[in-house]
Amino acid sequence: MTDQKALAKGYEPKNVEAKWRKHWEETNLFTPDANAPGEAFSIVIPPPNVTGALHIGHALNLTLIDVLCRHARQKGKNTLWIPGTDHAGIATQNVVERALAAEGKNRRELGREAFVERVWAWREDYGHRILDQIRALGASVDWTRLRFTMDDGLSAAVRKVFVRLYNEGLIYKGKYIINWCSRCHTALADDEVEHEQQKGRLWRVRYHLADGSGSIAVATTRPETIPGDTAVCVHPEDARYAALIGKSALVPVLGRSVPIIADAYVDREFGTGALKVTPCHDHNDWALGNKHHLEFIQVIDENGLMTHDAGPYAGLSKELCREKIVADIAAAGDMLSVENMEHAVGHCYRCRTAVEPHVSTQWFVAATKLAPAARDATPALTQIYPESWIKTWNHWLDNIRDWCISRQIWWGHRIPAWTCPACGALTVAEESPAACSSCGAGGLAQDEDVLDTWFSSALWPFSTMGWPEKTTELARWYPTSVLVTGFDILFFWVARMMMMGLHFMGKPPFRHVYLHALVRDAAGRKMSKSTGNVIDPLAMTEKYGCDALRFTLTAFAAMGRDIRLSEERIEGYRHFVNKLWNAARFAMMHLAAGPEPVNPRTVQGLHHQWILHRLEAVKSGMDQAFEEYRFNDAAQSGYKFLWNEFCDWYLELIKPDLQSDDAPRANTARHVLQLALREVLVLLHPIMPFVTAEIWQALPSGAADMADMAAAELAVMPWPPARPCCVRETAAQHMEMIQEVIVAVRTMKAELGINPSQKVSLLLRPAGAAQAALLEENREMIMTLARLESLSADEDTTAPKASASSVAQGCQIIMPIRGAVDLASELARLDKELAKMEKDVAAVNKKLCNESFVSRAPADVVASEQKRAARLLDAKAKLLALKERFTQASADEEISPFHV
RNA sequence: GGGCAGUUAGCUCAGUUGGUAGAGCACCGCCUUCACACGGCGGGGGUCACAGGUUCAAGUCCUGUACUGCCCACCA
Repeated sequence: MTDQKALAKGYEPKNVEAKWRKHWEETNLFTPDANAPGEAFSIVIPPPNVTGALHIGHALNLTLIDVLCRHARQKGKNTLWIPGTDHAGIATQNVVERALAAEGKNRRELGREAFVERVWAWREDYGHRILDQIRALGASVDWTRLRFTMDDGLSAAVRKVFVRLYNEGLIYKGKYIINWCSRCHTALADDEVEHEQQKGRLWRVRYHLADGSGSIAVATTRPETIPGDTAVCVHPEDARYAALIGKSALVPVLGRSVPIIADAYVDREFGTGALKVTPCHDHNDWALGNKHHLEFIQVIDENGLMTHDAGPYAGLSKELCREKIVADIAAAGDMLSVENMEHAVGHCYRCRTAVEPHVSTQWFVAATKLAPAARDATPALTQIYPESWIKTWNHWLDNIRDWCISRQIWWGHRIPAWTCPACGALTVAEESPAACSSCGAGGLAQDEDVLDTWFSSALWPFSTMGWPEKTTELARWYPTSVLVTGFDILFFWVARMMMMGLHFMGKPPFRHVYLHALVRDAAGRKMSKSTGNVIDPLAMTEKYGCDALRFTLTAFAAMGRDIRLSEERIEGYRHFVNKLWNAARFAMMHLAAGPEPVNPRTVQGLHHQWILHRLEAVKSGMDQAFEEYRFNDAAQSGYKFLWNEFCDWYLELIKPDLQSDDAPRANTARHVLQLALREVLVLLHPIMPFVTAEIWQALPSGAADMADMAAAELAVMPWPPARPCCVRETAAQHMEMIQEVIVAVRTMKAELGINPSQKVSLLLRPAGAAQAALLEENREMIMTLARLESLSADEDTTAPKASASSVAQGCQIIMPIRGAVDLASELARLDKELAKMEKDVAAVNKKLCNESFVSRAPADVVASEQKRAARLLDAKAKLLALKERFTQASADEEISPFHV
């Protein structure tokens, strides 16, 4: 650490950030000791794709988690944040396959083993990118506990879970209809299919009855599946077709005879009310086929080509088959109509290829059996924020279907199941078995498939902590405190972690789930490379500093709302970072020698009492906001305090103190300045770790009572304890009075075109002795901030005729204007002021004249309204009196202009 | 078809328990005041989407409508 004590004029984030990143990691500052005291606080990172690059969504996620972790440390919690990456099966395999394609190769040529090696090599080369980007954001993760979903330990956990679930009958293998991506050449889970409305056509086709007695019209959007038809289905109560039920129809072109069946599933309103049933190529037809014991004929293979069973169309692509069969049917005179229509088509979430329903043998997790426990755990054991997601959560769990977990790709955890070449029996085991568990034969062949990437992610909260070993991490930090992630992976990930965590650990994996928004562009569109509207977090960090980016994301993270981000926002908050920097710079000019301690309890001076009072409010407000995931509230109150109170008022107010020859007076100011600055740095540190750490380090060591604060570095400083003795409502009210007077003078000057730096005389006519004393005690503050030449506060003051005037809390504010000002503009100003009061008075009176308000509203509300009415009326009367006097003066034209 | 959000100042958004509508940016005016022009001071600007209802009192609670966005869903 450098030991420079002077701060540069403008904040230069680049070097500062690099320095602190390095320091935090080298000193293992965020590696917790399991034996350390304090409540456990833990978070597991939502592991980014190992081949991925950091996008703004990660930046938001990591920032919010970091805010929580840093705040938890401040609150004395034993805090663990586990970082790591996901092997991201299909996505990563696709990336490497693309690289191979660029070399003119494909994975089949390479062979499985070489291909997998190639992916590992790819990970070696590029896997650190995403980790460096996590570092760049200042994420306070424990790098000593870095994990990867395909680490040995995590892989062992995957096998253990698989075997146990299999033995419990919760994993099974079977032939079912699944979603098939012919480009990725693998099965997909239901939720890996994204449905999109697409233009298509609806063909009405005549199916002749087998007995030649007539025909039935059938509607379809997929004529290429006609060769796979094994029934025609109508609604049992559909009068049009009642006579046909039980008869047979002939499949067009092929002439195969299929039964006409009835099922209430059919929508009589749609199409012709008669549905062709193709059990192998449609999820619903699959269900119908099973229910009615229909024949299953597969006519499209896994490459999208027509099978042998497609008769004349065998060998054609499904697209070509569609063209031909439509033409053939038309030629036969059986095409009744064609119309355009929109319908939903499923697409692969990884490559956007249209997904084909496909019958094949796959592995499944019996999610239907695991889901109820996950449902019951919320909100009893795990609370979801924002709460509105609970309905969606429940609905999904209530309607869950078994989870297809086998993928026909090579990158991932290979399924720990072996088939016996001799007897065909299946052996499922954690380690490669030497012999068949059934007949004892050797030479077992392992299943070719790998597991869905989300299978290993589902174990993440406990596999990263060393499960199935009984580790200290698990004992100390499981369950995790909160899961912070985007709602887009609520089902993919959160729900499955919940099911696995409950099943294997007996406890839900997290106490809270905080779902944050999606980051969109300024126009509300999803950011994507193809739209070209991405905001690159690293470029933003580079340009405006990481703290500016982090503050922006935090300030916009209102619960349950998407974030519309634009570069201007980040630029705007860079100003805030710079403001803090400069406030500190100012403070440093006066703190070179540490001030002598002053007891905050007995500190004199309204401005000191006031800032300490405000500090208490902000401290507790931010603390609570952090605890309740109201990130935007925390950021906003920190922002307002620092800029609008600390900088705009307090720093200005203590300038005379700091320059005073009165040593104790100057010392008090320096002490309170240092105290407030130090505390505000702590408060803002979770959001802006770099700039605050840098300033903290540059500050001279504190006075005796702050020795503990000054000693350590900011990242491990505790959250400042509440200081109840500094809560002073009266001081706050008094300060408000002083501020009102100052603002009134500034406004008068501005509106009358008087240069703000021009010193004027001011006469105050206080509303009473107490007010007079208050103003007198604080005359220097008013003189300085209102830029006055002279000030008198006298209850018996009479206003000179040529005066601008105003009223604050019953105190008349009179500013002789000495003819230098256009009298008409002061009149106009007064009238505007009076009109505003008039409006307020009318509103309050309306309320107070309302009989039922007075009788029914709580007494304190009525009282405060009455007080307000009295205050307004008083102010209005006083202002009117001043105006009256002023009007006379204008009429007299007796004002002798005189100048300063 | 079902569900969930949203609709507040020109723009982007706050507005915890109902009790005098706020911020940032943008805009207008003034100011090179010894931390900051990435600044200071002051100012203009809103019938809180619409229609009902509850209440002494509604941006806030309830019902309905419209529009926008998202999620789920088996109209082939």
